[in-house]
Amino acid sequence: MTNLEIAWVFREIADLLELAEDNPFKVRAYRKAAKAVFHLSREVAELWREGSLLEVPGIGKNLAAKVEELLQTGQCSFLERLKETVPPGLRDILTIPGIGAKSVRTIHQVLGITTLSELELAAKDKKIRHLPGMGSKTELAILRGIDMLKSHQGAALLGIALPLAEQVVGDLRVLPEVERAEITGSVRRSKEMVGDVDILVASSQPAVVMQVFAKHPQVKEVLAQGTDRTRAITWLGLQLDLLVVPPGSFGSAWHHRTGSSQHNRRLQERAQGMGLKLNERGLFSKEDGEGLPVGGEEDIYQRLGLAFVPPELREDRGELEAAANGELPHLVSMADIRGDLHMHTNWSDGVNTLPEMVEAARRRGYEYIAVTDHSRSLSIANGLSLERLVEQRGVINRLNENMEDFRVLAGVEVDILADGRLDYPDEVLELMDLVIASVHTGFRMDGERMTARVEQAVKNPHVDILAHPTGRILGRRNAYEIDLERIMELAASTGTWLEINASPDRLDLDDMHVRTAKDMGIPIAINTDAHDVVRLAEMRYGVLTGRRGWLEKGDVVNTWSLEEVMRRMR
DNA sequence: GCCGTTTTCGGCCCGACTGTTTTCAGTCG
Repeated sequence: MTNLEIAWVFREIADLLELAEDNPFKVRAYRKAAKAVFHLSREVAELWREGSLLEVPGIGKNLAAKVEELLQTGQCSFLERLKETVPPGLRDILTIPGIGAKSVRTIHQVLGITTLSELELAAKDKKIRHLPGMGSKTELAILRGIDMLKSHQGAALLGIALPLAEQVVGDLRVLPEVERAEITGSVRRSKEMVGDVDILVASSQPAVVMQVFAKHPQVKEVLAQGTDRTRAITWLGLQLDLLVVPPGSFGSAWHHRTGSSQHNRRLQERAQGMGLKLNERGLFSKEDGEGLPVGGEEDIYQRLGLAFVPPELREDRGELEAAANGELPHLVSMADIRGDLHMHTNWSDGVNTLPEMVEAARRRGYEYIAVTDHSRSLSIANGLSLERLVEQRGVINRLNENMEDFRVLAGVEVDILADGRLDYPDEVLELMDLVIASVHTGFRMDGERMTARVEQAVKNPHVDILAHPTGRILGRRNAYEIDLERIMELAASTGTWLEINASPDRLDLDDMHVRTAKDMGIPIAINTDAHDVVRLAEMRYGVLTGRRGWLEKGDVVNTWSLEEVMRRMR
């Protein structure tokens, strides 16, 4: 059982305890432990074998016993018992923004509602507004929230799906019967959220491959099985599809299943125009039905007179025209990244110390980072007072004195207050090496006010980067209302950079907005916003989103040398 | 439920915003 799965069990327990109105500090203890396990850089199973579980902060005797039970049996009897007293469907209701445990309890106790669909009916029947403490706005928030949840029902974050796919593919590759195993589908195209995980294997012995696949530790249950394919569900509830093809047809099958369907359709049309037929099994002459040899995906594009289209671009957004005209972008890659300009330390709400973050960044091969802790008004995140900001700056200066091949920029993530002012005065911002501005409060402002608010921040000459420009949290919170076109026009004229926040639950800007920004000539900083050393690795998701937005190396601020970053800063 | 001690209990992050109220409770970050 992985750290992720253990963390999920703890989170589920926390939610159910909260719904049962148990001791709030107990609830917090479970949440804290879930977070600790999630952010752990080592496998919990390994710590358990060593007998050092209790050394993890937040895990005591009780939770250590639950971890042990989970590792040994795959189950937690405490959770199972809890589910009998608290309807698990209430957890779904808890995910609606603006609806907390108290409201869920009222809804459950008064109306007997236990599922999202029952709640939706009640809200449409205007039954919610008559509950104590609720009104028509709550009812509307519920309907909106349910709409949002429905729109990505059963979908998983790329940050969950990609590591899972990589693990399964890696485990299949070691089998002697497997010639090749690859990720396909939307995961390979690096979509921010995916409905399922598709895996393709080249083998002449599908039965053996399918048998091993069905017993994979990530697989909870096999849903369906054919002669060459298996559909399974993972412990995290993700659908996992395996297809086994003969080695000779791997290339065309890989291409076909990578999609997208619109991209494939456009390719098929192009093939038809050339007297050819393209399908899952390969490329054929329409006249005599004779197959043309397809070794790899490259052959398909080449036969159709196109440059190879990277998977991230296969969305029918003009990539075929670009491929025909030799105008495909040379996409940015992880190897181009030289630094990370947004991260937190335990000076504010980060987990690790400043030297630990520096050391981790150096191990990643970076040449520079910016340390950007929260500003003073964000008290819950332990935002830095003016005194502590100055103090931290001194610590960073001393760190830099002892390093020759690495530079720490003294930055700050300054809050954009509700009225558009920044959380520190200009004379303070002026002293910083790098200033990131972002919104953390007052999300439910109308579009006009929010746009004006952010515009005011972008206009401030000390602000270098606008971070997570829409504030969305995938699957949990929609973007706030903001006119991004207007923000981008302003950013283009002021020379303010925009961020791709690489955290897999943000990916903000998204691929489409990134492309717009690129077309407007706005440099993009791909930042992790890491709160611990492990999450510095999330850079890859930001880079993948950048690739989906057609970004090239030169478009990305943190592929530049430190000298260039400093030179082009406002 | 964890943690740390003034060691076996008592404390555990807090302020702003929203919608419901008519002075405040619930939610969120």
